[in-house]
Amino acid sequence: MKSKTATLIEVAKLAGVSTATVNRVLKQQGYVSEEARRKVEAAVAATSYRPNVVARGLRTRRSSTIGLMLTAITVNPFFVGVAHAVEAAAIAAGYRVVIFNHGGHEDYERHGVEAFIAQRVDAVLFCTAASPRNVEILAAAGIPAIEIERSSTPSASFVRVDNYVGARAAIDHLVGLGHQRIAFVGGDPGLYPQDATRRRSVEEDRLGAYHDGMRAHGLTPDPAHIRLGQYYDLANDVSGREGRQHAEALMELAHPPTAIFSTCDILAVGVLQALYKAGKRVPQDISVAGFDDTLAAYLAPQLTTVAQPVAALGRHGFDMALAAIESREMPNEIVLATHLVIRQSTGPAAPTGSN
Amino acid sequence: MKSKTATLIEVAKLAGVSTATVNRVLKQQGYVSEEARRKVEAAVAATSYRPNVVARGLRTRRSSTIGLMLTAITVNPFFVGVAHAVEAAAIAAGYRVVIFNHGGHEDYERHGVEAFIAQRVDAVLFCTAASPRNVEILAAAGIPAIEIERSSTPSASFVRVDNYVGARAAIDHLVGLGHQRIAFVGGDPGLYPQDATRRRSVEEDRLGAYHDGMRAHGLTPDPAHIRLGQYYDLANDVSGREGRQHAEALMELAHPPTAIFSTCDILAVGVLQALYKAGKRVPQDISVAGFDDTLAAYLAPQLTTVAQPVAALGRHGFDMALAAIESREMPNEIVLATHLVIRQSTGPAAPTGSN
DNA sequence: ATTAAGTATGTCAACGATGACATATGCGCT
DNA sequence: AGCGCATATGTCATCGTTGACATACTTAAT
Repeated sequence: MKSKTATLIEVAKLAGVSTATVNRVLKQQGYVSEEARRKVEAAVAATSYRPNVVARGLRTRRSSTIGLMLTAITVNPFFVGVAHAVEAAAIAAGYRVVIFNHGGHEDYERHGVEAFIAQRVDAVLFCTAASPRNVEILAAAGIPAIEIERSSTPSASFVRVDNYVGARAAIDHLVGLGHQRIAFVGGDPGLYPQDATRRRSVEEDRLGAYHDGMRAHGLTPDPAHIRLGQYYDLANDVSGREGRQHAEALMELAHPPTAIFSTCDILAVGVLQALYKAGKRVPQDISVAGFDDTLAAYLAPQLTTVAQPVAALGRHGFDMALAAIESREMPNEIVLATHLVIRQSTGPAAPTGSN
Repeated sequence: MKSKTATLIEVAKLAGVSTATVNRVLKQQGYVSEEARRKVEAAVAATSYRPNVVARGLRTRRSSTIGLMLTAITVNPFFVGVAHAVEAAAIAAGYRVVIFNHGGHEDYERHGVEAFIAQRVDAVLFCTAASPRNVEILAAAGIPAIEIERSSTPSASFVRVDNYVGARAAIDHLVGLGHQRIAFVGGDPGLYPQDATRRRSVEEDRLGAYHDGMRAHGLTPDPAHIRLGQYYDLANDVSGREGRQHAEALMELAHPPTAIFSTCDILAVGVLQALYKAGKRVPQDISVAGFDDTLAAYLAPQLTTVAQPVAALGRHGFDMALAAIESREMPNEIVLATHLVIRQSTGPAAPTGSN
């Protein structure tokens, strides 16, 4: 049953030329007479020849394949957007993409890295943050690694967003609407220790922007309004539980916030759910802003959020991989701009004394 | 720089044996003395040898890779869930997964199929509905194709959910809550013409279940309550626009429904948004049920929905692919059960005359 | 007429793993 | 001693493509 595709040799035989000539026609390089070209093209069509990229990969030591290591594609649509962009860029460049989800387990990530090496992928993209050890292993095998969004390995190339400026825009927006008691719901910077000498973490930047933004407007954050958690649990699909808990706690305060900035849409989802359950109207009673622009447009009310340019993150990630493969010059780090998308979840602060 | 991984020959040389012996140790087949085994294992460890699956693939004509053709992974989380499950099953079986999104363009799907063939993938999984022509092309190349969720090619193996029973459960649930004016928001069966002689379409089944369910309870649907659209636009991320439009139209009726069943969570998202904007409380004023259980848990209120067993769909899809690769006996079609997940968006019908 | 450059085509050894086949040794049994 | 079988190991062609190299014929320039 397994009817195989024709090989170069068969095409050559049919065309009455050598495999070298067929190769020259296919690769459009070297000298080929018009007649030979016609005969080869006819033979290729007649046999519906398709190059065997496996054989080519063996010979050229280039698989034209990149590995895409994902944290957990089902947990956050952010990963999906990046994955899709990476794939689109790769396909356009004639590359294939092999995916692997490690679900937050380093040993499983290791397993994927081993598989990537066995497969001789030309480069590996991590979204997000690779384990430094695994980057080392890849390097030892001569395979470049690129990190997207988060970095834990200073030696790897890195594409990210300007988290500080992005978060700052959200704070400025809320302050501009008259909010003074603004809560911060995010991840704990301490949870993601990084090489502080070189790259700041996502959490540091977003929390820093909150503090700086408040101060810049002469506001002093209420310590009880700063809620740092573990973001979300990669192993379990918790569906906004963490955000719900934060929002519930905030609502029980004697002086609850009039606005909540959460550093990721998934957290904001939980916040909205808790507010809905508590009977609070958004944005009339309280404003909510997020970060990422992943689920934001799917919520009711649609969420004001800091949009990450997911497509650009993926594209630049792939571009960096390609540059590394071709040993071209390239920046060690690319920082992209975010933009604030104002939707329905933020509005003017209620007149003082409303609660 | 490109430091290459050791080859079998180098391992053999280091261990002082032939490549055949190394191969026997690695494959755990044939006769190998304890001493030889030890030497080989030491050499493998010393060189951190990793088999080159490209070379292996060339020799064995098995790439241990499957192609996963997706419609548009960013449009519906359903695809993400299936993709993840396929990937997990594949990894566990020692396979790799190459992904390709065609975005609803048949010619682009063709391009992906050609790439899959060039790469000599062992099988292709379509999620969802392959173009029959492309399945033919794969078949001509000796590559089995499996379809997940929707089928447009009777000759391909098929894994799906029991859409009829699933939709019926939702209707029964709403009727059980006292609803009599139940709207149906879904896709138009006419948009997805299928081989009616063999496989019913998703739309036919869900709409049929609605009609049958209503009739079974002695209810007659108001024709104005049946809204058939094009589901959603694959090319553009419309974020629930279609669902919003349907819900807005329903709210303007003289006799609006007290419950809305939408045949997909993405549509339900739009419905919830429109109701939120119109100031309707869910489920106090109106109940909403969806289908898929993709975004459902992330919404406020959390959505009652018919859950598709995404993980099982992916797993069975891969299992069928594996069976096809190994030419094992296998069913031509697998139908999985759904289950109704009751959350916050459905509640008792308001007392008659409430609107 | 000789040379050099340009045009056109063919040969063949890699790439690394696999496994059919050949070979060789030891053991038990007749 | 001779046979058969289990054990143990090595040789090498093969998978399909690539590209370095060799070959040969034209044409133009010297």
